[in-house]
Amino acid sequence: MTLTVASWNVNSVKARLPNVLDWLSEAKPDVACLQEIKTVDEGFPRMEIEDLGYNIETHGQKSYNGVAILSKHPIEEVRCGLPGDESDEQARYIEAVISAETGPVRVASIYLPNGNPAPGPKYDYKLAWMERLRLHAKNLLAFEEPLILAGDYNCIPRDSDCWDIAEWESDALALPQTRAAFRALKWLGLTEAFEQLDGRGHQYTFYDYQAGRWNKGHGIRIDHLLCSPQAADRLEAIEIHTKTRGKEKASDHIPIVGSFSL
DNA sequence: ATGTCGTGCTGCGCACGA
Repeated sequence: MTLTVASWNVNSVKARLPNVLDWLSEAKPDVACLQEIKTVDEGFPRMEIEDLGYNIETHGQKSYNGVAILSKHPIEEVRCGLPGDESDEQARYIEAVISAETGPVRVASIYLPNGNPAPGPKYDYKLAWMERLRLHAKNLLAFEEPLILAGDYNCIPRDSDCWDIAEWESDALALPQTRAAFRALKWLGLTEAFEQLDGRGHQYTFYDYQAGRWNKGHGIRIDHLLCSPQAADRLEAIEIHTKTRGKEKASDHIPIVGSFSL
């Protein structure tokens, strides 16, 4: 059996609804982790997406942030919010266990803080959030089960993951501390799916709306799937659905889809 | 390029976040 797990920052699920429905209908991912839904739970276009055969769990918020997990298989054990800071009110993390036909797969939809401007309080929040994610991922890895942490990590892992590092080297998405925190996460034993199976430079998942970045090919790779050993062993393909970025009313992010023999 | 989007109210143009 193949289980496909996708991550897509939709930049408002309501503004993006036709694009989201088109993509779900064509790509038919078994599991889709969405970020920046930009709506409270009650505002999520539930019926339209359920009609395509998806179960839905959301962790929404007014105006900003908000994450969701869509699944063609039953969803269990839902957790909303990243542990480690009771005062954090930003909706950036939802996790659930998917009852796939061959067994349970734990999946998280992650919207990691942008962190700009850096340095500053927003960057401090980003780094603290990444450390909380590391501690939580460490606990999840102890289950020794298939685990996929999918999301917008707001991290450019390598210089070759952007069109011109000179434009990004002092940005919160590429600063050494950001990359170090991302590596620390991987050092727990998580495999980054694209790096493992493809690894080419200049394969982008985000093109800013501004300055004609899409038309110029000026993108960055910041959306990632991090896999536990039990998921990485079953990873068979990774695809970036670049075509979605060229459509009318496109999100600035592009879906990334992993295929697992699970 | 001060370049574009999406949200929500200080609201029909602006501030903010990205």
